[in-house]
Amino acid sequence: MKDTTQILRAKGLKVTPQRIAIYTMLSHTDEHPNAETIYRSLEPTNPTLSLATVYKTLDFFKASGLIQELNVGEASSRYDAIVTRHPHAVCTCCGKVVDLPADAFEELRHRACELTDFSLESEQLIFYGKCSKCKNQTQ
Amino acid sequence: MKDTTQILRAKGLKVTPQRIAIYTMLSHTDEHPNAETIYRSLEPTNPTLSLATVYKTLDFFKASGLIQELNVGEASSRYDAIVTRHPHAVCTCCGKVVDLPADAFEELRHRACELTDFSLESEQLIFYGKCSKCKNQTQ
DNA sequence: CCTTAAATAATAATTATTGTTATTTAATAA
DNA sequence: TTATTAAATAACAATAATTATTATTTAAGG
Repeated sequence: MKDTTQILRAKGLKVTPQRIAIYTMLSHTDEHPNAETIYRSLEPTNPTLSLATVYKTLDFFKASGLIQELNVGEASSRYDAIVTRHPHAVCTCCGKVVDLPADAFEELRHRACELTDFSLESEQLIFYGKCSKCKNQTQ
Repeated sequence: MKDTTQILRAKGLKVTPQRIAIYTMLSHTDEHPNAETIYRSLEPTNPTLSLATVYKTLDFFKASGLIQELNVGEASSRYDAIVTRHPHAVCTCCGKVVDLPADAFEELRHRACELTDFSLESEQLIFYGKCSKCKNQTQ
């Protein structure tokens, strides 16, 4: 895995401890955390970090294409350091969000293009259901 | 088109002028309005209507399966009286949201089922791009 | 009509997010 | 290495969408 400092610098972003902490954290989890969760997980080791900085930093990262924002219908946005377009599955029971392989839906985009007169740029594909754990617990 | 009163009654919902107004409005538009927009469009003819009632009514309708909530990444939710699962295209320029035919993505669901151990219940497929009007204006 | 449970209006409260500003700091040049 | 400066941060205020509260009103059934 490439060094966070290099990655930030490559995007022309000023390298700060806060940015390093946030990007490193995001790129090491598959939990798709929201701003609050990121903040709480970094607070212990970065006692002066403020939530507003987390929000602003995430905005910067998104604008630079370093991360993507995820809107799965919850009150707050989630974030993903994997920026290749890929679908997500959301557990309606425990809220877990998992990645689905991107290549599985390649031709879907072409289909969508045929169906509208839009010039499509991106998509958000979210599937809702019960994860294996919740599925078994309720039954 | 079936009478709104019948539709509400069939779902076991108490029939009130507010509910009639909101459902009738929603089922006659393809604009996918949010709560605020619904409220403002009904205010002139329903002067005592309150925004909180719009929100609560939309919740009731959603819970009864009369409408669906749409989350296209904006701050506020949009609503759609068409409850058959279908994808949407969102213009990143003017914010317009249009429906895509549902049947075009039938096998997509099967694909998604194969890819996870989730038991899938629904999905939200949103495509982002520029609508034909915006596409031509900027270029 | 009467009764009653449920819906509404008005408004307060909450929550996620964004704006403001004084202070600090990373990057660059001297 | 140090000085300069534009940008980032922390702290906190403000905003906007949504939800909660409560007194009042009303639809539905008897």
